Amino acid sequence: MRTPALPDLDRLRPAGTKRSTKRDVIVNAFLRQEGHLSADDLVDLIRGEDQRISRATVYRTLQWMVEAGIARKVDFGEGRFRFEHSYRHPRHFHLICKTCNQSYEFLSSDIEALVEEVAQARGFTARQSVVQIYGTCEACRTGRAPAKGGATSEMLFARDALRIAIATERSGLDFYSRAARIAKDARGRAVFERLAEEEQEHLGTLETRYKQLLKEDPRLESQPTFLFFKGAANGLFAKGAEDLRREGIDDLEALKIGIRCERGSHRFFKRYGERFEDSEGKQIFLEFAEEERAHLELLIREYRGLVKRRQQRKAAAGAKRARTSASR
Amino acid sequence: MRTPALPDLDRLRPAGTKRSTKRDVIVNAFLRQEGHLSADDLVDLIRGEDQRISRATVYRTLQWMVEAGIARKVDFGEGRFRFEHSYRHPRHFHLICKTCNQSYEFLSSDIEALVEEVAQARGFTARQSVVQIYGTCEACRTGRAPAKGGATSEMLFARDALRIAIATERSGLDFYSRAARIAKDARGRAVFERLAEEEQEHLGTLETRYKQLLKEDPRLESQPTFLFFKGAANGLFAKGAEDLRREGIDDLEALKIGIRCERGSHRFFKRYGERFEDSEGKQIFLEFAEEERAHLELLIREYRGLVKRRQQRKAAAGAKRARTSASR
DNA sequence: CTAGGTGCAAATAATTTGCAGAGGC
DNA sequence: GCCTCTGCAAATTATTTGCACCTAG
Repeated sequence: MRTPALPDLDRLRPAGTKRSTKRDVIVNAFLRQEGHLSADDLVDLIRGEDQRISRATVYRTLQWMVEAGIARKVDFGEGRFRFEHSYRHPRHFHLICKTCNQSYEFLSSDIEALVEEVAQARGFTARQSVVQIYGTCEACRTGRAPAKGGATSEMLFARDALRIAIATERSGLDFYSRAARIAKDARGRAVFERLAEEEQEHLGTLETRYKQLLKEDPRLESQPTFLFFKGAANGLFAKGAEDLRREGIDDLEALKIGIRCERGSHRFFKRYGERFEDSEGKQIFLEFAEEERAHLELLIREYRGLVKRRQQRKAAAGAKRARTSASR
Repeated sequence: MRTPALPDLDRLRPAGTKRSTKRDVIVNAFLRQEGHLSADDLVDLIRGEDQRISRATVYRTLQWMVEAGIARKVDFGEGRFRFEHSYRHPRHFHLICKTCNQSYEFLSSDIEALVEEVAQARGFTARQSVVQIYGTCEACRTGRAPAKGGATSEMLFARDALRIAIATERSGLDFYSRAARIAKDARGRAVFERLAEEEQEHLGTLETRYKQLLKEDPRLESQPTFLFFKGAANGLFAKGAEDLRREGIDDLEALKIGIRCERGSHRFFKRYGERFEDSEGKQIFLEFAEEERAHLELLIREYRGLVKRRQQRKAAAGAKRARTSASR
């Protein structure tokens, strides 16, 4: 099992601050812990290591960590703040159990999109949003043991990013294979075939990566969804592949549908990749966005070429007709 | 302009508590104010009326109001709590401006639905959810005067509930008129015509009510959306009316589509009506749900009747055939 | 007359700050 | 040596509580 990447503290240190042993002790104790610590929890932890560190220093260090981007201050309405990791840990929302006071993390692109829409409709520039669901967690309700957390949100995010990418890749493969089958123009068919091949290959890479991730932490597979995103449940090309099933789709239309799909997909992955804090899931999204961009360009080039060739053929036919009628 | 309905304090008073002049002063001062007051804001307000009321009493009364359902405690992450009206004031989410510290209210059925889905997927029993969008409001960003709030959330909620109901009614009218036009069976046609008439009539009632609401407070019309709900933008029957445009829809199928629409619509209005705290918008939703339920029952009765009549006709035809072949 | 309600002052709880001394660069 | 970090104790802020007294039912 992988050790989570630790931040390079020297690099992150805010300008004009210097190293200190005590601070290191506090930061390390914080990073070693998971979940959401209150200042007091942290003081208790520290007390086990160094009796001589004062409460004030813990508060000051907490503030320092927030500035340095190592920690985020969160408010669960308890009348005091808690702190969570923020280094390579995507922003997320919370489920908060009022019974055991545990909190669980999730992310929803769908909710984020709606929140953005509301903000826009109200002329509001959103900088940050908080979504908290208060209630009772499964463990508390059923009395069974808590479902063994274990995996970090960062890993779950990577897992879900990969799952979404794989679903998209699969639907893309389906789309391009079908398009190649129905294409009449030889060049167009070649493009679709090439893209299908690429999707196939990339799908392999993604699946290997997914298996690798699971090997690093086998608990990942059974853990519940972290990133909720309806749009990609069946892959972003699913709608396009569906459209191809209609009667009488010609090459130009197939290209158009492909362009629409790649554009939507590129936009989605880029946008979400950029949104998240530095993390493996973010990387996956951005790489994927890049891939989609390349495909998009290829399709557009091919589309333009096809339109041009059709025009030339038409012009040639016109010229021929003119010659024929002249010679008559 | 209407004075907002004041709670009947005697009725709301929690069991085993008695009337008190001081408490009345505090509660009235709170109710007279709009927006989100901190305990301190309220103390300042009170000081203008009665110097002799202590801070502790204000805190105690605030607690009392929360228990009595007159106020809700909200946390905007400022390190202290604020209080908002809750009597006849629907639960909602917040946009919070970090520049002017003002907060704006909104509600989104869409977000609520997604939140519920997430909770369910995680085996979590949600009791309450918080959605807060932090950022900069339009007034602060553009430097222009704040867009003159004025109308209360309760009124905006009623406005939006009416708008959704009207859109649904309109699409319902469209649906039933079209269904009546294409119906072959005379009885079926009569049912559709009757429903179309009812929709027409009810639409009139709703529109009158809407105009009345605007007359009570003309600012309402220009105010931004409070309740966001995508599904109903074009009315809940829009999809059904669309389906009727397909070729070869017979009466039975039209009835089925109608049943699907009324059921969806009834479920929506009931569900959301029940969710909101007592308020005019809630009333509108619940009345509407009732209406839809009646229609639904009528359609189901008619559907069963039609199926039965067809069976009888088939049986009669079979018997006739049998007689014919026997006599041969 | 008795269970609340109220004022006042003191208690709590989380967090911040002033200041003098310690320590990194 | 300078500037930052640290401990300690005191201050601040929001909220609660103990207690003696007051007042509605």
